[in-house]
Amino acid sequence: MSTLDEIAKLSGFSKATVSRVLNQSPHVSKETRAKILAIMKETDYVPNRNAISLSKGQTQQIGMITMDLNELILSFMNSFVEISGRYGYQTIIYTTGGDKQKELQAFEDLKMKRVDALLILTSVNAQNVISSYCKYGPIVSWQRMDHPEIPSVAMNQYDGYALALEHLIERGYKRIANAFGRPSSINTHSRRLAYEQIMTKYNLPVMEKWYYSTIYGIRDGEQLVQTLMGQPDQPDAILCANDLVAVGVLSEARRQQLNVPGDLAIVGFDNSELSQTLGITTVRNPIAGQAENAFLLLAPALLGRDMELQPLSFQLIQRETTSLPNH
Amino acid sequence: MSTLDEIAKLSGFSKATVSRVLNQSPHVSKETRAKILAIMKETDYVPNRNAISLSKGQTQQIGMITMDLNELILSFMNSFVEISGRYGYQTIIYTTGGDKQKELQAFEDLKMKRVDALLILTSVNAQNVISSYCKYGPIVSWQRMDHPEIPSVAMNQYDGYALALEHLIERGYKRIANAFGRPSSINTHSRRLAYEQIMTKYNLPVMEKWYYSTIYGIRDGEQLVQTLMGQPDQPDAILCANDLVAVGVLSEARRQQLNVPGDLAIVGFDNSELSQTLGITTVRNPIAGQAENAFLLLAPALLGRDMELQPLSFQLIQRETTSLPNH
DNA sequence: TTGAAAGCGTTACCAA
DNA sequence: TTGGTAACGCTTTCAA
Repeated sequence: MSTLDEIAKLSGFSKATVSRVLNQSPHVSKETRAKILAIMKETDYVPNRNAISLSKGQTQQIGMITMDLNELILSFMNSFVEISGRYGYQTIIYTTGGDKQKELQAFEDLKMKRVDALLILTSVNAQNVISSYCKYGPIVSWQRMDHPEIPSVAMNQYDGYALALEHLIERGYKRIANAFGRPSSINTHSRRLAYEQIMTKYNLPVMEKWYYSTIYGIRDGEQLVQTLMGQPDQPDAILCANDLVAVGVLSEARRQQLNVPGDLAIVGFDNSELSQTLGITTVRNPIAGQAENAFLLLAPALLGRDMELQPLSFQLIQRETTSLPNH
Repeated sequence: MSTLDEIAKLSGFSKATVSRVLNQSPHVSKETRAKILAIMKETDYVPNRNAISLSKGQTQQIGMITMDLNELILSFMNSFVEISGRYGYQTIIYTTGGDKQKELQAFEDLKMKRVDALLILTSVNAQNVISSYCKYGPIVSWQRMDHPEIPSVAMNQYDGYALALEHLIERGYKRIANAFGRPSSINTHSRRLAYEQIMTKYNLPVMEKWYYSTIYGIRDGEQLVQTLMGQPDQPDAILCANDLVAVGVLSEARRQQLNVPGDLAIVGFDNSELSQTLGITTVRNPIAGQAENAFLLLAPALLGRDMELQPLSFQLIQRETTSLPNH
């Protein structure tokens, strides 16, 4: 394991010059550079990252915090990793499993300078706890945060939900049920608002009895259909919190001999791979764009230059679980 | 940002003593320790990881290398992260997307001492390239490697496949088709061997025409059923490369009005969540155990002490896609 | 139990 | 264009 010091001695130049070669400084003569580079090759020299990090005061690492890893989070991460890499940053994942203490570890790592910045995908600690770490480095969030120092790249779910509703209404569905996720979340609130406003706009009844919440996965979707079947009055469309729920709704609807999309239309959310495989109409959530924006928000603090965020929007992906217009 | 040096000055003790407090050395008097600890609290002191890493020559970070992230890999990683954490190691993921150069970055990071050890989940570089990095730190692999210096925690697929075959045969299925994955892989080879030996053992015909390979996902599974339906002679069971394939086979079989498990039995592999949801008989692959063993193999080099590996075995999970004995 | 001082391997400032 | 040298913040002998 050769060090910079050894290279300096072997080449006859100073450590400073060797360092310049390493950092592609223009103030090194061609011959000197060539000579030093040659010796580096020979001795199989590689700079020690820890020394660099200590000296520079930064590690070129960004931490990503999440409770768990699912398809959605993964695609966000993948995009984020990609763009970070382009700017010389590595990423490290903190999976917290929803444990506050474990999550705090990530923030402590920011303080300890193990990472230069933090990306919050999902977090469980109180906002004021988290924001007390802002002084140690830039933090950006996917999940919406109510703190001015922590910008969020979350999209307003209102728009996506409205898109889905208009799609259904246009196709003649009037009795639309909602499968919401976390009842207290801002997303659910936005979606609910969209439902109420859009339905009103088209003079359709706002059916509060068809607000279901805490519907998260396949099982919940299946159960929802069973619940609905047991009732006298039935919806002709179900708008789901995510694609997984839609998968559950679809499979249970088929089991119950319902004709999809004739008797029942189903719309998912996120445009996951599964929705594509099973032909479920869904709303495309521009995850990759949000991930890129997340990095761009970090850029001023990390790279010292502002970068313009790209505008993003939802998009409706029509598949087989909703009919043609005016069915 | 206070430093160890400042704590030393404020407390009136030397840096060495402060360092001892940090590292819970027994050679510090109670009062001294208390005094120093108090000052650390006051000044909101946190040690700088880079300085520690540089000084100690190790980072307490382990890199995990993979081409992509799927459910199986994730559960392996989750377990690995968990056990590593217990011993004070953090993990960092290198997603290579199958790019050799990107993968090499991870190995370079071992050389640069950004990580203390490496876990290979899947890799694309040549074995001799990889093994040239062994001298820079311990490397362990999930994927089977043909290099003595890189131990692998992969299990012999022969045993799992044999388990599935005996299960089918015991239930009266005799015409068993195989949906293999990568034709050249060691796993496929082991599975094929199991098929030939077990079938022979029970005096059943080894049907080479029912060897299908490059069957990886849902789509492939669906297509396989279509292919089989178009042929005069049909199997009464399909043993799948993984659960995803089994999902495809199951859904297409239903679409074709086949009675599962009456007309056709289906067995998956890995015991993924989806197989549970859809009630597919499968072989449980002890992923968590393999992940733990992976860390335990690293332990001698990292912790300086040998740890005993735990013995692992496959297990058959009977669900609704195979019938009761002697159907 | 404590301290002094020499590392660890770079970077970066100031001179030359 | 180059060199000398003080950081960077901690650990680890060796003495006391």
